[in-house]
Amino acid sequence: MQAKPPPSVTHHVPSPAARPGQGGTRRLPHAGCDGCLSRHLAVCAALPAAETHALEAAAGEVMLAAGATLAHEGAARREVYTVTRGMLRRVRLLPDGRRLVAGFLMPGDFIGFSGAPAYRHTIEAITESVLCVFPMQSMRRLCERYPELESGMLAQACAELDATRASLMLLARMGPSERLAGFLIDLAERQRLRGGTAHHVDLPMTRADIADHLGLTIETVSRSFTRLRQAGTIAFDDPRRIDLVDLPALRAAAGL
Amino acid sequence: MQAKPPPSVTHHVPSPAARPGQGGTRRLPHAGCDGCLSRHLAVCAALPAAETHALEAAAGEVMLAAGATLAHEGAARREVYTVTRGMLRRVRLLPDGRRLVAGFLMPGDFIGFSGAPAYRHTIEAITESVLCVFPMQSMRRLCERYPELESGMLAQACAELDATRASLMLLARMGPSERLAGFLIDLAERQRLRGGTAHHVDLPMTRADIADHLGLTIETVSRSFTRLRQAGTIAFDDPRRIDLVDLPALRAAAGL
DNA sequence: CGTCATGTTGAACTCTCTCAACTTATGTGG
DNA sequence: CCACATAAGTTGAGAGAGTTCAACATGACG
Repeated sequence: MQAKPPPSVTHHVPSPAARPGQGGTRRLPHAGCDGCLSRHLAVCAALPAAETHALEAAAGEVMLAAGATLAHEGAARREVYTVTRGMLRRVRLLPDGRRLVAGFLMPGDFIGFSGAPAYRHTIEAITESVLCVFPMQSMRRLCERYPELESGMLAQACAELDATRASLMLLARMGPSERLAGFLIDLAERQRLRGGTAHHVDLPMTRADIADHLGLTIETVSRSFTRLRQAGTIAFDDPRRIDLVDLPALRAAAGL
Repeated sequence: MQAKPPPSVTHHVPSPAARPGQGGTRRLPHAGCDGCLSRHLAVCAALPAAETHALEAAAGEVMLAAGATLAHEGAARREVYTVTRGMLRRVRLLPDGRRLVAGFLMPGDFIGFSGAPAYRHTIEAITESVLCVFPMQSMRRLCERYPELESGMLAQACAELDATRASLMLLARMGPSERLAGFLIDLAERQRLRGGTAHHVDLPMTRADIADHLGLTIETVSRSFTRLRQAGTIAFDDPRRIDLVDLPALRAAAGL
C-alpha cells in the first residue's frame, strides 16, 4: 500500500461517460426561508424567523443535477453553502488515484467550515441537490451584525468536529463490518432527524463511495453487507435501500 | 478484527505501577497573560492585549505531572482549557480495550470544542503540562461580551476540523510508512510554530501512543521508523528524538 | 437486445497483525 | 553499588485478514 504503481482505479475516475447531469448547475435567486424544510437543522436556525430576511437578501440558490460538481478541491473559496435538498459527497483525491470520501452532506449541513483560502475537498452531488449560497463576504457581515449566527456556526462546527472524530475511531480501530455497521447507524440517525423512518436507510451513494469513506475496497464493503445480512442484522433487495432489521444487533456489530 | 476476544492490551493499561506523577494535579490562580508564551497561538489572541484582564479574571491554572489525567471520557464538561506548556493526548477507549489517540495537544491548543455535555475523550498529560482553565459559564459570558473571542474560537475550531479531516485521509488510504511520515511532518510543523527547529521532532509520547494514533500496532510503527531510517529519510539514536534528514523525501514518503 | 455501470462472489496473494525473543534504559531494593 | 524487575523499543517468523484479480449477475439505457 506504499504508492501503488498502477492506480487500479476503476471506479474513482470522473466517468468519461458523463453521469446524468454532469455539469448540470443552475443558479437562481433565493426562494425564501419560509418554506425551507431544513431551517430547523441549519445554522440559519440561530436567527429568529423575523430576521431571516437578512439571510434571504444575501443568499442565492444553486440546483445541481446528480453527478454535478459544486466546488473543486484547490479552487478559491468564495462562497459558503447550506444544503437544502439532496445528498452530496466531500471528496479528496490523491495524485496516484487513491480517493477519500470525507463525508456525505445532507439537508441542513453547512459547507464552509475551514480557515483555508481554498477548498480542501471537491463537493459532488450524489442526487439532484439544492443549496443556499452565501458569498463569504456577506456571511462575514451577517456574523458581525448577528452574533447569534456566529454562535450557531461555532456550535455546528463543534458538532461536525465531534462527528469527524468519531470517524477516526472507525477508521483507526474497527474492522470492516464494524465500520459498515457504524456507518449505517450514523446515516439512519441523520435521515431520521430529517423525516426518515428509524428502520430504513437510503444509500444514494455507490459502494465505491462507501468504500472510499470507510477506507475499504468495494469488494470488502460488499462482503460486509452480505455478512450483516446473513447474520440477520440487516436486509435488502435493492442494495440502495437497507432494512435495519435488528437495530440492537447492529449497534453491537458497530462495537456499541 | 471483529471484537477481539482477549484484549491483547499490554501497553494501554493505565500502568498499575503508577507513572511519575499519577494524579499529580495542582490548581492555582492564574499567573497572568503577559508572560504567556502561547498567547499568539491560542484563542486568547483574538482579544487585544489590553483586554486580557477579562480573561485573567475568569481563568485559573492547572499543572499536571506526566501521566496525570485532566478529564475523563464521559465526565460532565464544566471547564474548557488552553494548553500553555507540555504535551497531552486525547484518548478514547473501547470496552474491549482497543484504544484511539485522537490527537496530541500542544501549547496554544484549545480543549473544549464540542457540543456534547460530557467529555468525548480522556485527556492525559504526556509530559508535565500547564493549562489555563475557564469555567464554561465564564467562557460563555466572555464570548457574549467579546464577539471577537467567539470569532477566534470559530476560526480555531475550523482549523482543527481541517486537521482532523487530514487525518481521515491518513487512516483511510495511507500505508504505515506514509502515515508515520505524515505524522512526523505534522508534528514537526507544529513544533516549529512553537519555537522548534525545522529539522528535529521531539516525540514525548510512546510508540504505543503513536500506534493508537495512526491505527497501527507498535511493531508496525517501529518497523516503519526503521524503514524510513534505512531509506535515509530520518535518523535517530534516541527513539524519542528524530532527525528529519531529508525533508523532501519525507514529504514524498507521506504521499505529497 | 447489446452495452455499460453497478454489485456480488470466489480464489490467490500480500501485508499487517500476532506471538515471541531479545536489547536497552530506568528505578528499586538488598 | 550492583542485581533484579519493569517498561520501552526493536526485530523475526508464522498466521490471518483484507486486497487484488477475475468472473458472473443484474438493471438501466439507447
